[in-house]
Amino acid sequence: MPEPCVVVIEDEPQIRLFLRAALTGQGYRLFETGTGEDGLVEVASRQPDVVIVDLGLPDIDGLEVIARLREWSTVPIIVLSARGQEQDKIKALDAGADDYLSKPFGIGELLARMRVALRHRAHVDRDSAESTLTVGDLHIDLGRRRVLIQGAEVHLTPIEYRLLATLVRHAGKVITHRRLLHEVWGPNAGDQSHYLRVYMAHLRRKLEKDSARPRHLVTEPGVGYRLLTE
Amino acid sequence: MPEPCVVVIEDEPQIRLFLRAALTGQGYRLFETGTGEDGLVEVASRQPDVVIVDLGLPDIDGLEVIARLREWSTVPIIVLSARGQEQDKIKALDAGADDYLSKPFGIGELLARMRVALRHRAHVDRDSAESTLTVGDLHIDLGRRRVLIQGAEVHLTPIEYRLLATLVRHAGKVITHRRLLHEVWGPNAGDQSHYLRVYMAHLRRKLEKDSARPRHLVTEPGVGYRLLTE
DNA sequence: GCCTCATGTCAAGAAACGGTCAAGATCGAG
DNA sequence: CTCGATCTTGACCGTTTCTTGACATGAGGC
Repeated sequence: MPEPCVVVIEDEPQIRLFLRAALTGQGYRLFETGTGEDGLVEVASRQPDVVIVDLGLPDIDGLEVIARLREWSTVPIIVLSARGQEQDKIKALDAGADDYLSKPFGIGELLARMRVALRHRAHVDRDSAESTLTVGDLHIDLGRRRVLIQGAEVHLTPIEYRLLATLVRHAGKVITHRRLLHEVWGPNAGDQSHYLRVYMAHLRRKLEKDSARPRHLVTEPGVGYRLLTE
Repeated sequence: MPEPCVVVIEDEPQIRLFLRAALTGQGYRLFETGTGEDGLVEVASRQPDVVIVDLGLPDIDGLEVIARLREWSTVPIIVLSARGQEQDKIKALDAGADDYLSKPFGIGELLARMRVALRHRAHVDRDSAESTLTVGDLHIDLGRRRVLIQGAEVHLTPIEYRLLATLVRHAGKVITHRRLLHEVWGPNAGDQSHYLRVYMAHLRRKLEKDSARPRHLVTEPGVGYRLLTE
């Protein structure tokens, strides 16, 4: 995940300063607003990975900010509040917040709870995201562990698949014999590059029309192999 | 969601009493254990909707309980702890916990945070898996815990059902032997892939017309099994 | 042309893997 | 306690997959 994005809705300048220092230091992309109304707009336009909101805002009640966010967004919401009463926490959490920290809080704890929130989001995303590659008539779906050639499923043995998957993960780039052996046969494979020749032959027989003139799995003599991406 | 199920891993009798009163009063189905090892087994067998774990257990460190749960389960974990140091919180959250309450805590807050956890789970479940799946003549209703083949109900034993349910939850994708064993037999199953063979045979006999040529439950040699969705 | 090195092809034995059956062991209900 | 259902475990067998060796091919240097 490149640079998770955070919207902070907080009016106290001191806390904003504090958050800005901590969060940018951790590599977060940070957007700040001082009012609830602005905050709602900011979340809508930035589509952040997590929202931090103070309950004591000058314009709208923090609880209402949460409720209005929840009408259309499932972004994780972490509440900061000067009030530590149990009733306040319950109301905020039931309004749709995911976590609640009473001031004063440690920055380490906030960061840890943000990591929890990001983990949740990542989890939801992972299932929907698919890592798949299509090159000409060859289609590889790493998520489902399937390989299609001209729409027909090809059965690969575990080693064949691991070899192909390694090439796919570095598609377009050369991978050395050494590296392939290491990733497919494990660290004790040494320099048995014989294995590679045998299995590249297997893959070509299954995936290439003319295995003497490979269009996908090409040899880089003396170096390694490469999966062409065009 | 009918009667959410909670596993409590806690050794202090006083707190157990407290939790029991509060949670059963709210309509939770409650299972308690006093040690980490028992807790892991209990979570595996009960498949709860949320887990509450105390960090100060007599046998294993609470952090390790969390880490070992996270090897195979994504169930929400709420940590209770007598220690309120920031470092403790950070470690537990980074180990995979979803929330952290320092004792003494209010029961209302705990209940609110449990509602948050259940909300998350409902969300993830809804996204990743329909509660009912129909493929050809096979119909599976996870909500009602019923399996129909050509409209006729099939009786499955608990393990058979859990195995099928795990495959359904990841329908279309390959699930490794290791993962299936973890999710069905619990964390101590090791690599007894023998179990899998026996039970896949049972399922096929009940669900496939020709168990030698399965149309739903297919083997991915050397890797795992897959429930076909087409 | 001929030699050599890196690579590709083929096939056979060995090893691992998965499917099946059935005999104990265990558990829970009556 | 007894019975039946369910789970665990062991043995067996056929098949797939991996490893290994022998040999073929082909490009580049002499």
